[in-house]
Amino acid sequence: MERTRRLTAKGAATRARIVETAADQVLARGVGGTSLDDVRAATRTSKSQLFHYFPDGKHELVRAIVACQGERVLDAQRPALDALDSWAAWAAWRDLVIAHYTRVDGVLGCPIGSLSSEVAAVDPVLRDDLAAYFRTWSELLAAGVGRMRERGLLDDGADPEAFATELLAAIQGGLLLSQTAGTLRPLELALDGALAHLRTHAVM
Amino acid sequence: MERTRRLTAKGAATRARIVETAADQVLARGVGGTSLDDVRAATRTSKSQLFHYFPDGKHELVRAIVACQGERVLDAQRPALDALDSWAAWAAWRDLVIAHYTRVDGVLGCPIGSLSSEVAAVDPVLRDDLAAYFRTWSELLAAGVGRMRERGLLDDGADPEAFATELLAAIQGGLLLSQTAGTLRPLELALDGALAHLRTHAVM
DNA sequence: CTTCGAATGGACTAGAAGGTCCATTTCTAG
DNA sequence: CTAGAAATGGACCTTCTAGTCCATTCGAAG
Repeated sequence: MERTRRLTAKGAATRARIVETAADQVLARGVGGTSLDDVRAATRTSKSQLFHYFPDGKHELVRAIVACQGERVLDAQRPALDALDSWAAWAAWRDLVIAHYTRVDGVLGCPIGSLSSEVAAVDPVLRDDLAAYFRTWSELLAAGVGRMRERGLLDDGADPEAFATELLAAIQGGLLLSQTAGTLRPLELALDGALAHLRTHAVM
Repeated sequence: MERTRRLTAKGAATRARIVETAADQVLARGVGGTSLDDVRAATRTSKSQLFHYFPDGKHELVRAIVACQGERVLDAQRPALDALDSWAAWAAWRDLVIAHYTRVDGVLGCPIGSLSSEVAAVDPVLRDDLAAYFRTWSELLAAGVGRMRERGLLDDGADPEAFATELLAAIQGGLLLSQTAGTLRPLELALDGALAHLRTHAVM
């Protein structure tokens, strides 16, 4: 199938505007709470444009949103996430994560975590897309743990894969509790707890 | 307002059947993925019955489902959760939690966790209901940590509230990752990680 | 300048979903 | 036994929503 339709600069800009605006709406109100008419209104586009850029309709748009949010989440941590090789770097990453979720006035969940829990049970394709982002994220954390071991800052008991999962789960679970409780405290407690656990493997 | 309508035994049974069946459907397909017609079909009831027992419509039904799932989740752990006063008890609780999510063939999220992430951002009333269940759950865990300290099994560095949040977040985050990945492994890693952290505060 | 495909506007459709209404049956209390 | 309330059945209405279609405008290349 002809996947790459020719897009002019204007067209690409419109497509990007749709995805990014829709991503924000979905983050705030969920996939089910966001209709194509909502997207159309917020992006000042017409119905035909939505289907022009996303021929498979809402499903394809949501898939693009997943990709957008996946990139956003990783990009937001990118500098710090790639350089986890000292305790100071872990502390910086921790602060970056907390700060990232503080910036918005209303407390909300993780862009891809919320998407995942709403969509994973229903749509296998999107579930796989989301699983891939989680895997990337987890691998970056595991690489950080691995670097700490290589440098002799962590003992051999610190399994990279296990700690990566523990840290990622702490963020996701912490954000879920934070979203429900209306305060960032749970996220802070959960993430700091997981990091404290990591620190118990520190080599003095 | 006349909140307590008189329900006959038959009526109460029908109402319970609706709530419990609908709770299962919502768990499998989400709130947005479950229509009143789906519920009607699965419970062999009529539209008028749904609105007879839940005058405020879907919103009221979902609220009843939240209560149902909240009870279910706590009940599933109840014996072990109330008796967290030894390391063996923690291990038993851990196994109970894992076993509880193993029983179903398809891997799914936490009944109230999934509900929360779908509904918390949109409906303040339901969000508060869910927050209350999380709080109860967290308090039971904190009480367990407290008992361990009283018995001299944990040192004073083990903050009950912080560990309760860390454990709960590990379960919620672990389940989210498990649901997405299609295996229980993330839940096991996250929960075991949090428990390992707790054990670093053990008094020998 | 013309031409053709991309970009856009917007009316329209089919169906799903929540919710209303009323008739009928069943149960319970006196 | 009977009156009134509860329980039930199901048609019907309204609104929302994904998706279709065609006409029009815009823009780049020859």
